[in-house]
Amino acid sequence: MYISGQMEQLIHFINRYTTLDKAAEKALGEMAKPENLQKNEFLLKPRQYCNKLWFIKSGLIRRYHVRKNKELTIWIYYENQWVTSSQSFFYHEPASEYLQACENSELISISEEASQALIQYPAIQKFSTRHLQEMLACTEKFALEFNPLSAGEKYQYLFDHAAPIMKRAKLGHIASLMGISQETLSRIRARN
Amino acid sequence: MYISGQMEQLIHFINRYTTLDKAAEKALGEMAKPENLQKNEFLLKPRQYCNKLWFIKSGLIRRYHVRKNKELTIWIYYENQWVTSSQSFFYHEPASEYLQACENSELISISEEASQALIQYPAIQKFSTRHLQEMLACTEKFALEFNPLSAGEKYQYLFDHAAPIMKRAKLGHIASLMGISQETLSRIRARN
DNA sequence: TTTCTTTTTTGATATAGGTCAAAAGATTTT
DNA sequence: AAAATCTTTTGACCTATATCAAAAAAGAAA
Repeated sequence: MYISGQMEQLIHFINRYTTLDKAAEKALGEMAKPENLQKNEFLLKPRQYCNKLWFIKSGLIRRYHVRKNKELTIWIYYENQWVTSSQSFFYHEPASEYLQACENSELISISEEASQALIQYPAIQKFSTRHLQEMLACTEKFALEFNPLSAGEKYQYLFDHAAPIMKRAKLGHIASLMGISQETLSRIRARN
Repeated sequence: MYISGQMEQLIHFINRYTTLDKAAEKALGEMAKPENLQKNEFLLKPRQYCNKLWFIKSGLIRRYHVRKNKELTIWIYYENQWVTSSQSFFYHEPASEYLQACENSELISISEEASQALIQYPAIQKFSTRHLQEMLACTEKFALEFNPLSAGEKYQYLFDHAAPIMKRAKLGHIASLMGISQETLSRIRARN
């Protein structure tokens, strides 16, 4: 079926948390929209309202802030991850970050209204809560484990836990995600 | 009313997110249990299953891991905050962290079963989702803003955003929360 | 109070990683 | 293919913070 082909990957993702009934699956197929992005295009800029969530079918999306003329990368999201500006999406405030494609990317977007409607389906409600819990636990775990590491250990950690970033993102972006300078990252690569 | 007196502070906290109806309030009063802790007592140790959430009425609870014989403090929670081991509570896995009282503390505990039951009340469901969203957004924001700072700036940041910790926790605990050595923290204090 | 234990401060020294500058290498545009 | 731009590497030097060790101060126990 046409729509189902577009949504297959997303439905598969959700089914790892809970089983979607046919009604929920149909609603999802109707409310979620494919969205394609060229390399370097922006999904979001500061001061805009982020009223969507995106599921990444393929590609790489970098989420970053600018402070004192420095880019601080929060995360680089890749296939089968969700991306949004949590603060803007949940609180209906203007965003303070950028979302930019590092590669041509295929996304599926879910608008604020769609998410409100979809959450009426108990299976989707359940998925949503579980996923939020997972995000919180992972964010805490990452912050705890990653920050105390030395630059070299951080490099290894990201290879072990987020290989697509290390293989496909560019050096400067990875360095800013790691919280170190480009030069230091380049030296780590040279000696490994 | 007796129970309501115990729960007043918690109900007030929840009402900042959504309005609790009488039925939900009553259920909460029945299912939530007061729990008092002496200074230095443990609420949780690694390998235990954390099957409760706690709301802090008063006191200070430190959440920390031990890695390579070093204590890494995740956070020090104080009055009107919730504390648990997210990973253990949400996933029913053994915890990997400690929860320890830094002061005599008055808590309200909500068991796993109680939380399942309470979430059937739409107002509480709504609160729970909003609170999870807030936790996620705050955890991300904190990690982003805090980590790139110098030791001196971190000190100021925590004073601005979490004064009770800085005023009441001990130096070593604050230093490990900041990810710096005790000596450095002591020197920062000396020069301020 | 005196003693014992824990916590904080101070000093001396070492080092990981930052910054600045320039060269080398890739990639894109003309 | 040449020119222009962007990205990564390399070198020299510097600084913030770690570590180790010991003294001082504060708090708890006798």
